[in-house]
Amino acid sequence: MSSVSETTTERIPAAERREQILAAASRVFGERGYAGATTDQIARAAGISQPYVVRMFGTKENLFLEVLDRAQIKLAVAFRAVIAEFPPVDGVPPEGVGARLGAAYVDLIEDRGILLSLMQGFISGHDPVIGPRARVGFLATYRILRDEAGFSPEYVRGFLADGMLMNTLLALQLPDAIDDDPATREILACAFQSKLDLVIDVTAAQKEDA
Amino acid sequence: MSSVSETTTERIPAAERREQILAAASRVFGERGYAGATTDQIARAAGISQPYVVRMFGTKENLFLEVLDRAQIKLAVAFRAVIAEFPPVDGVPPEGVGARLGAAYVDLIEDRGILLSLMQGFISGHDPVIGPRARVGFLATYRILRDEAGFSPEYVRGFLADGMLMNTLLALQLPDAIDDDPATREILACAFQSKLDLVIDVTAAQKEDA
DNA sequence: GTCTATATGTCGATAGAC
DNA sequence: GTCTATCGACATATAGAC
Repeated sequence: MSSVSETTTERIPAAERREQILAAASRVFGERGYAGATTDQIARAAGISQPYVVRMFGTKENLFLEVLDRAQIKLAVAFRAVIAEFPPVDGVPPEGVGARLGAAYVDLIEDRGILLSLMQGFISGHDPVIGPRARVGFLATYRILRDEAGFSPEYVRGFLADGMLMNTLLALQLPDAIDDDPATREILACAFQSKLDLVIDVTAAQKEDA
Repeated sequence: MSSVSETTTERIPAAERREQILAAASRVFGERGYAGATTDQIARAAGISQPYVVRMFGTKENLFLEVLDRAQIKLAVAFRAVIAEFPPVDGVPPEGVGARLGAAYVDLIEDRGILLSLMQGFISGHDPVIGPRARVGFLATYRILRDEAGFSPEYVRGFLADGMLMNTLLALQLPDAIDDDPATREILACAFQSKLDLVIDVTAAQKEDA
């Protein structure tokens, strides 16, 4: 709170501005996709001018790559926090770790920006620069579950499959349409179980500020 | 083979041209996404001029909606063909139907256009016109598995989860990168099992004509 | 049924002032 | 550290000829 009211734009450190832009970009890229998002939309969401976004990150592609990196890093950090708390014993994960990792994942993808940035990566396999990064990130997640948590390939496969279904249900915004069709509640309850109420609330909240 | 060589563009019936455009659009939308694809790229892929694509479908959005519809319809047709062959007995699906439905799904999403059009729909939940269509298509699939095939909600959930993982692995083009990292083969073998060789071949073939 | 030409708008990126 | 102004490159859609 330095001055009572600014008539001109506030000057803040570059590092902090960077974070604001990345946060805004995560949301905008998530909603509109890489190609569909414009640097101007991101700039507005961050409260600055469009050329400044470009100036900071060089190109739109660079900005997206940083957003994708951040999302992948947050995922790795969240999983490792759970694993550190419940490390494998003689190479075998203790009972209940899978459920805790699943819960951590749901908490993470409630941030729609993270969820959709990750999914944008998945569908960009063909892209010569985004594709390789997305593959590396996915494999890193696999390795964490397999080598650090100690799960078998079969268990990891099931875990990832569940995650991908949850991704899809949230990306589709099905929790928003839960009253349109009884089947919606049925599949959501089955996929999210005790987290059902949470995802309904969060999805509704996200709809409001959109 | 009506004439030896055309100097001008061939005139073919509108209905047939429509199909050509839809097939081309499926591929292009799949690779570049809805926003990233241009009507000109689609036109070139179909061997006609850009304005003719627009003339036929009115807008790019309409064209995408038809592509998405077609993909969803092909999925429903494929599943119903399997169910007709092995209908539920006393409301319970016979042994092995799940595996056959899974195989039918893999066969379907080997068409990368179909796979990625469906996935483009999933990540377009926020879009006021594409979103609702994508949700309806997803729920239609759920209902076919639940009501027509006779599976329990829990089984359908697992089936859909497996499908979403396969979607992701194929969209990421991981079969292409199978030699880059031992973990890649491990997760692919686990997810696709006996279909592994097939998806490796198909992905490689698709890479060539891209 | 299909094309060429083009209007109209938008976007990413650069230049340069403050 | 941040803006305004603007260029040049597309992209969608329309008009109208053949």
